[in-house]
Amino acid sequence: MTSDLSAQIAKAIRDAIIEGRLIVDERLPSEAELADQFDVSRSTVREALKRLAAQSLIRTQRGAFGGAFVNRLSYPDAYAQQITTSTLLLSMNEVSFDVACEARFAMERACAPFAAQRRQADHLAAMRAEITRQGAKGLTDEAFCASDVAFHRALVDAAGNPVLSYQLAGAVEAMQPLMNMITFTARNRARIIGLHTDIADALEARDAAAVDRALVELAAYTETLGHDVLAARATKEA
Amino acid sequence: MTSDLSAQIAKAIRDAIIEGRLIVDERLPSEAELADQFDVSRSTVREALKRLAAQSLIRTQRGAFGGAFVNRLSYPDAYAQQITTSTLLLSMNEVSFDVACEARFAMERACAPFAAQRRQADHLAAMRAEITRQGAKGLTDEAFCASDVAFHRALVDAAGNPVLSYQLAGAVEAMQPLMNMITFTARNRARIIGLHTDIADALEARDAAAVDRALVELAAYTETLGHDVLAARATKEA
DNA sequence: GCGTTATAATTGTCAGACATTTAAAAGTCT
DNA sequence: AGACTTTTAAATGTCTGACAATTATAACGC
Repeated sequence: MTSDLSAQIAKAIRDAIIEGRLIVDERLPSEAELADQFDVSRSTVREALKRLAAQSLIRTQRGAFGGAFVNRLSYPDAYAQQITTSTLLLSMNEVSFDVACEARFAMERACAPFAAQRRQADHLAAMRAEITRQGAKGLTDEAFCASDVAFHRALVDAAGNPVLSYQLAGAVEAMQPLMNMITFTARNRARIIGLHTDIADALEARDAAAVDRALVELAAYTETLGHDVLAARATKEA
Repeated sequence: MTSDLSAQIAKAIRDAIIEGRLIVDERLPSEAELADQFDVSRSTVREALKRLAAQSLIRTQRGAFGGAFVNRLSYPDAYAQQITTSTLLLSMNEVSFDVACEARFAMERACAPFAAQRRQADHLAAMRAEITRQGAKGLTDEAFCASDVAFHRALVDAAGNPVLSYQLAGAVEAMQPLMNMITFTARNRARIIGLHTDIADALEARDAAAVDRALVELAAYTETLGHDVLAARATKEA
């Protein structure tokens, strides 16, 4: 139980923030004062503060009347952390393509009804733009994947729920390294672009059921592509 | 541009981990060696390492042949980070009850079909146990909420997709502070317990459609409860 | 009144020391 | 030879004290 002092101090401050005893933009005591309060050296306090900074819980300003301030966790900050965590989780834990795929499309389907209801012109425009890009000649597989992510991102954002967008950001972006393993032939791409077009059309028509159908098809097709890659790899090894 | 040295060094090592140049369980150079390599003091290196430790990217061991090792990001670690981030995001950004509620139930509904298909006896047992607890006399509102979270957690885990569980953990647990604002009368509780029972029954019967219906009702009911709290608060202030 | 210059507070960095932990190596006894 | 104990060395954890860099405020001069 006797963990490092810097970890203990970080936990104490973190708890204070989470429980609201320290509110947003409030200034923490200076490093010297904290060192006094916790009866440790300034280095130890600093290590604790760096831990909190790594979680975007505080920000620091130098100079007179500077110090450490409780940070308002912005959506972009939260997105970034979510993506890093999800990416590492998938890359380090031998998560199967199927499991990741299932999770991703399940959540995306959950967004679809809201997207059909609330989509704005700019969401549709973004999706159409990505569809066009996906059809460009000489596009690398990686660029195709990146555009795919952007397309789905627009779909999720169209749901108009920032909390959903935040949660989905991790799932969709974390899939990218797995998707990058796939080689997209011209035929593959045509099929995917077709389904993307179906989705965009259905959203434009505010037809939630049609969006769902297209997403289910896309999920199934993506899974077969993933299986083909794995199968090809297996025969190659054998 | 010129951020802190410790932040730069942390980023350099973090990138190496994400890009796979440092693999799981690989040992980093000692603090002294890193200090030499980056041409900074040991304190600066330590602050960088603490940043990475805060993100569970590395773990440290003391003693001879100890040091910093690239950490396999485990599901529990990822859960914990996800929950902290989600909780802070909700508490610091005036996310409306509606938006959070919508996101949570949308994702939970996404899990339901898989849960109906794959639920095991222990999932059902856990859910029944929580239902029983929720009916206990003298239960505080907080304890009721905690049990509610446990119930939904079991539902999500029943889907048998660890990635979904990980994503949902944040959404469900982060809602708890918001739910804690609600005062649950005996009548409220009876209604919720009834819906929970419907869900458990439907899962036992592997009836995905029935699960979905119950979840939709629960979502609607939860939203009205939230609105009542806000309305009561508004009239009190006026 | 306005621009300029101290000033003081605070974080960022460094150097060196010592404490603590820990696994491996060396030594000792049976 | 094998099991137990002691030593040793490498590493992190912590402390102290110093100085550099930064910056809002206060003091000053015009």
